[in-house]
Amino acid sequence: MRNKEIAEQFYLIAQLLSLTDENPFKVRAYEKAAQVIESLPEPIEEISKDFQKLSSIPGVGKSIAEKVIEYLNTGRIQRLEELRSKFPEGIFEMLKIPGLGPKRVKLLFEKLGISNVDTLKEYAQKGMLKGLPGFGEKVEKNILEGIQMLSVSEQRLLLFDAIKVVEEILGELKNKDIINIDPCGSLRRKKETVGDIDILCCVKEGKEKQTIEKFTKLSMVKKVSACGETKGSIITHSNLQVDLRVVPKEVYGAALQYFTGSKQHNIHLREIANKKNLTISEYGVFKIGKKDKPICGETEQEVYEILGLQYIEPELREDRGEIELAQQNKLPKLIDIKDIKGDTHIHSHYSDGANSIKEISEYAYKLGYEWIIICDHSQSLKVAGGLEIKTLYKKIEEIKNLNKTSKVRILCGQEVDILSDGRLDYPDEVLKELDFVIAAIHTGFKQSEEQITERIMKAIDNKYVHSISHPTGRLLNKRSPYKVNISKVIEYAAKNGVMLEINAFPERLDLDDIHTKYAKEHKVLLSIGTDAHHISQMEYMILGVYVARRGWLEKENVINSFSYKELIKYLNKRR
DNA sequence: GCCGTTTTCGGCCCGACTGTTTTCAGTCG
Repeated sequence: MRNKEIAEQFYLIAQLLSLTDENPFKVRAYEKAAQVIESLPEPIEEISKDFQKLSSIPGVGKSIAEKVIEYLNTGRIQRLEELRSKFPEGIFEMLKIPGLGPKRVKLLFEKLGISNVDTLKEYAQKGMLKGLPGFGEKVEKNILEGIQMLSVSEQRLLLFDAIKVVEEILGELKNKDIINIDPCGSLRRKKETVGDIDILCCVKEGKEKQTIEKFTKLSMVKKVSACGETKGSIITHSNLQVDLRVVPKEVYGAALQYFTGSKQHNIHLREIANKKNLTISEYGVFKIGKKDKPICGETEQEVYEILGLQYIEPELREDRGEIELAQQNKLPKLIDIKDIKGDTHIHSHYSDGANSIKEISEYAYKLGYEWIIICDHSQSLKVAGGLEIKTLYKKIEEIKNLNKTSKVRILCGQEVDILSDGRLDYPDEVLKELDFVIAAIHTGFKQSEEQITERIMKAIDNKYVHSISHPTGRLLNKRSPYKVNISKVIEYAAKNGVMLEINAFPERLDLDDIHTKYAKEHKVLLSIGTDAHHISQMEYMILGVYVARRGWLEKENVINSFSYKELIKYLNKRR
C-alpha cells in the first residue's frame, strides 16, 4: 500500500508551488489530492490499474492521475523534480518554522540567498533580516523562537494524553463566569493524535478579556503567542500549542462547528452554503450580502439543518463522504460507549497482566459489562510470560470455578502468536479448548509484505481463530506498521468470517479509522480489545469506541455490543 | 489543478491576530 508515499509527493509539490507565483488554488488542489489519497483505504496501485476510476476520485483529476501513474511506473514525478531543482532541500525545514510561511521563505531565499535553517538562524541572530520588506525587530525574534520550537516538538500528542491535558486546563479555567466550554479541533473529532488543542467557550458579558488573560496565565504556560479580544494562544512547557476562543452565546453552535473542523469538511460545507446563497463563519450562518445579522448559529444542529444536512457527528467530519450521505439522510447511527457489553482482550497475571482474573471480573462489573474475555500471551512469547499448555489448562479450570459465582461471564481466551512461518503457537487440540482465540504477530516484523500477509492469512485459515489482534502492529510515534497488505487481509477475513480487532491501547489504535471503515464496507465484524495489562487500563475502551465511530461503525458491526447470549451463539456458529 | 441542476471558463471558505504598516500582507487554523 503506497498511498502515504504518493500523498507525500503531492504535499511536496504543493509546498514547493507555494513558493512560486503559481495560482494559490493550484496549491490547494495538490493538498486536497494528497489528503484524499492519504485517506483511501484501498491501495492506490490497485485503483491505478483503471485510469477512469483513478481520475474520478473526488479531488483527483486527469493531471494528478497522470502523475500518480508516472510515479508508480518510474518512481518519480517530472513536475516535482523541476520544482526541486529550483529550491534547495533546506527550504522544507524552513517552511516548518512556526510563524514563517511560504511568502517570507521565498523572500529570504531570493533576496538573501538563505536556504537552510542554520543560515537563517545566523542572520537572525546578527540582526541581518531587518530591512527586508515586512521584516522588523519582532519578526526576527519570532523566527529565532520558532527555530527553537522546531527542534523540540515534532511529534503529535496521543489522543489519550491530549484528553488529560484538556481536563487539566478546564479544571483550572472553570469558574462562574464561564457558561459553556468545549474542546474542539481534532480532539473533538477524536483523531488518534492531536497536533494542538483548541478550546471554545462563551462567558458572561464583559468577562471576555478577563477570561483570555486568565488563560494566558495558567500554570502550564511557557509562552503567550497571542492575546487578543476574542482569542488567546499559548505554548505549554511541553511545547504544546493551546488556543482559546471566546464567542457570544448566540453563535456558540456555529463557532463549535467551525472550530471542530476538519478543514476539508468545513470547506465543503461552505461550498454548499454558497450554492444556497448563504455564507458560514464562526459567527453564524448569513445570507450573502447581509452580514449584519446571522440567520442562525446557536446550535450546531441548526447549522447543518439550514444546509439541508442531517446532523453529522464530530468523528465523521473528515470529508470522507459523510456530507453526501447527510444530504440523503443516510448517515450511520454510530456505536456508543453505552452499547459496549464486554472487552475481548484483557491480560491477567497468568501472563504479564497485573491483576488476577477475579479482580478483573469485579472491575468489569463496575464498568457495567456482561462479559469479559481474558486473553494472555501464548507459550513462545517468553518475555511477556506466555502460558505453557499445562498452565493454560489451569487457567481454564480457574475460570470455570470463578464463573460459578462471578457477576460477569468470564470467557477463557488467549492471544496466540502467529509464528514466523505462519503456524500458531498452540496446536489445534489446545486451541479448541478455548472460548476465544485472537491471533497476533509479535515477532518477525522485518519480513517482507508477502511473508507477513501470508502469515496472517494462514492464521485466518485456522478454524479456531476468531479475531486478528492489532493487525498492523504499529505503535504511534514509535514504530511503523509492519509491511502488510492490510486491505488484502481485510478482504480475506471477510471471506472467512474472521473478526479483526480494534486494539484500544492508546499508542496502538490498530486497526485505524480508515481500515476500520474498509472492514465495515466488507462486512467484517470488529472486536474492540483494550489489551489492558492493569484493570485501570480497561478504561481504554472509550478510545476503541472512538476509532470505531471514526470508522463509521454501528453497534451491529462490533461484537462488544453483543449480549452474552448473542456472543455465545455467534462463537458456536463459527466452530 | 479541480469542478459543473446557472458554467467546459471562471470561480475556488472565512476571519483573527501580529507586525509593520498608514490601509495591509502574512500566517494560521
